[in-house]
Amino acid sequence: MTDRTTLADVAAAAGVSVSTASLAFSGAGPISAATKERVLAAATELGYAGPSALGRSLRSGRSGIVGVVIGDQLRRSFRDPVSVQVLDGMAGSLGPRGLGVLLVPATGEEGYTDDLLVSTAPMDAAVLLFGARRESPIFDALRSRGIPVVLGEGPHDLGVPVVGVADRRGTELLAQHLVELGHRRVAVVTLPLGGARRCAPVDDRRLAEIDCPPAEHRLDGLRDAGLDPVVTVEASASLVEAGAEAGRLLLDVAEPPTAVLTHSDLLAAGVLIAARELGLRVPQDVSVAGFDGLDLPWLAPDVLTSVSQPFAAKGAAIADAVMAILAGETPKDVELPVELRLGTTTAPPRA
Amino acid sequence: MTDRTTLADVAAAAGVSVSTASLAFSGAGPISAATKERVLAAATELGYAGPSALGRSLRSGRSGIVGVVIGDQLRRSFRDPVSVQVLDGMAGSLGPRGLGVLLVPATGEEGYTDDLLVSTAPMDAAVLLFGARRESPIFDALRSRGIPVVLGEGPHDLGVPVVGVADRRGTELLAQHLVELGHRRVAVVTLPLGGARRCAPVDDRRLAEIDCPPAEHRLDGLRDAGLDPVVTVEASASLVEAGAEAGRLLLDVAEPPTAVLTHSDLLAAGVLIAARELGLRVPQDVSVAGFDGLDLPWLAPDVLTSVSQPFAAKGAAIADAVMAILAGETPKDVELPVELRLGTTTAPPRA
DNA sequence: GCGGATCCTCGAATCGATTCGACCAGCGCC
DNA sequence: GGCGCTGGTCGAATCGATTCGAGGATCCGC
Repeated sequence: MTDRTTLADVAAAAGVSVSTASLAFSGAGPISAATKERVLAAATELGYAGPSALGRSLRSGRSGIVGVVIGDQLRRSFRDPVSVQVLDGMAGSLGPRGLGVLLVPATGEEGYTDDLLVSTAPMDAAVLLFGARRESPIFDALRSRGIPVVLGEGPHDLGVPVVGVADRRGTELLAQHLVELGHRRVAVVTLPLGGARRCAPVDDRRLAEIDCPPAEHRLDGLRDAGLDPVVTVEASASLVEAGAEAGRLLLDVAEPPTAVLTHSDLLAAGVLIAARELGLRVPQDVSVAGFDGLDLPWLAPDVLTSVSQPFAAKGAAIADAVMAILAGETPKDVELPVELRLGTTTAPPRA
Repeated sequence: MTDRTTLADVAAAAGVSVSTASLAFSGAGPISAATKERVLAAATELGYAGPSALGRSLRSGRSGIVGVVIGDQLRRSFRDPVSVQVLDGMAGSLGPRGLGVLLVPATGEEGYTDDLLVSTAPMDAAVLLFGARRESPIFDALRSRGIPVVLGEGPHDLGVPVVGVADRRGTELLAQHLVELGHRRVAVVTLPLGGARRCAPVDDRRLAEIDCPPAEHRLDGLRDAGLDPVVTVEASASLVEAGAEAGRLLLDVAEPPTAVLTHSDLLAAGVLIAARELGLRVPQDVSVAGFDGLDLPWLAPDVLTSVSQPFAAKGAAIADAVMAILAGETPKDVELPVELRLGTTTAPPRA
């Protein structure tokens, strides 16, 4: 192909000035129908596919691109349907408004040297989906570039809008449900609490250094329901394997809990598997509950008792926040409602 | 914040010309260490975070962005770990080379009106991941914009590079394995074959109109192994639910096949579930095999017999093809090797 | 001490489009 | 018939950076 045809070519072909040709496409100005048609015809003739995004961007200072930064933990969470569905919701909501979602891989927190894309990719705004830690070089890099940031879950004290769900209330509902069923010895499996990843019981010191808002709020919710877990285990990731590992830790003991409340459906599925391995029946021997409301057909015929959060709506809310920021507003933090969804994995404790 | 500081500001502050300042950043020209340092110092002083991507793009004509078009079927396949992992591989491979991956949602084939992003988003190249149909308005739109395209799976006769895996050989290996075990009555569950989605037996007419290269090649592989399926069912999507639906169709009959060979692990998982529902033991009563080599921990203790394809490598190969195209070369089609992975879900037929 | 080579630095053009102000003609109104 | 308005076009500046050729200073060798 020769050089791309430009607006100037079209204008020349149509016998009008470049500015007039521009008007014909943008429609942002007075232009006679006849002229417009002539320009458009010339464009078709020349195979001109509309104004180049680049030129437009430069002029407007906007690239029409929203970056989603994928850090190490997020790359991991690419395996988590939750992030993927939220991402899908974002893309679906941003797309029709002319904004594209750019995947920006970033090195982990540790080995951070200099992420090419974080520091060079064109972005009007950036979204950190989950796993936004308080002190992140990524955050700094974005800040220094003057790129506004929106958080999908994260700390509320960073001065950037946060979109989250009613973690606390949701867990409270779940805990209440278990209490009403008669459970007293309840174990908890949490999301990674921040810092080094591990699968281990959580002690008070660890509790004090939590740097993962959702996990924190979900733990608070338990207390709201007056539930004091007999043991709390931190999972190394929100994955089935990690749940199974935590499950073994919890259930392979002399006096296992009568119910396990987990911070995600994937973790719950893992616990379910661990229980099965250990010959425990669910829910007769042990009840299991999750969080997220994922559709897990492979658990059939079981259906997880869980708290469902609106993925698509979350993506849309993040998109709204981004739009608001770009419009110069200062969007408020959003907390989306959740819903208790009873399944077949919870029942009254045995005897 | 005031106006973004520009290279001109930095140059002024450092007391040099804009061009010299540019040199200090790009390093593409002779510049004295002293000057360079002065410019960089001024930049730090002013909080200038490097040359704006926009200006650079305009000049170079490159945006540094690779679009991944997500059509209807692809949006669906966001639920499929295969696509997600390939996407992850792409992003990981493109990122360090300074290219970002832009998610470009597109309307389905049918209701195609005018996808804002497909026609306006800046892209140096576009990737259609799976589900590239022969006649797609998306394809045309891209072509008319002069954007080179790379296919992740797809027809080889479109004049664009295709990256795929050894579907045919892989299926042949799998079929051989089943034959060697003694299976003669083997059923097949295929990927959606193109056109309207349905869950139904496939007849010759349907076979003739397949518009889904991977499915086609995988069917060819069967024949290579001398295996003639007793019945072939087309799934409505590569999802567990769809597999279960197809599984019921196949297994809930008087004389069920002794083995079911599916076109994806998710489908195989669905068949497994259907078998379980029907009281059939796997692999004693029926063998089940998949394709993809997904890690499905929730199938534990079962491990699917499958053909594993290299997801990350596939993403990387697509990235390579994109780089090659951008370098002005004409990359060859790539066929990545696959590997037979024996699990616990296949065994000799009963009696 | 002077010519020539080297090394830096600078000015200006360029990429593709938007946009503001100027300009012109035609028209209505008094 | 003149004045003022307005709809439609056009010129030129602008966005932020890159790049090439020109020019100036320095330094070397003779």
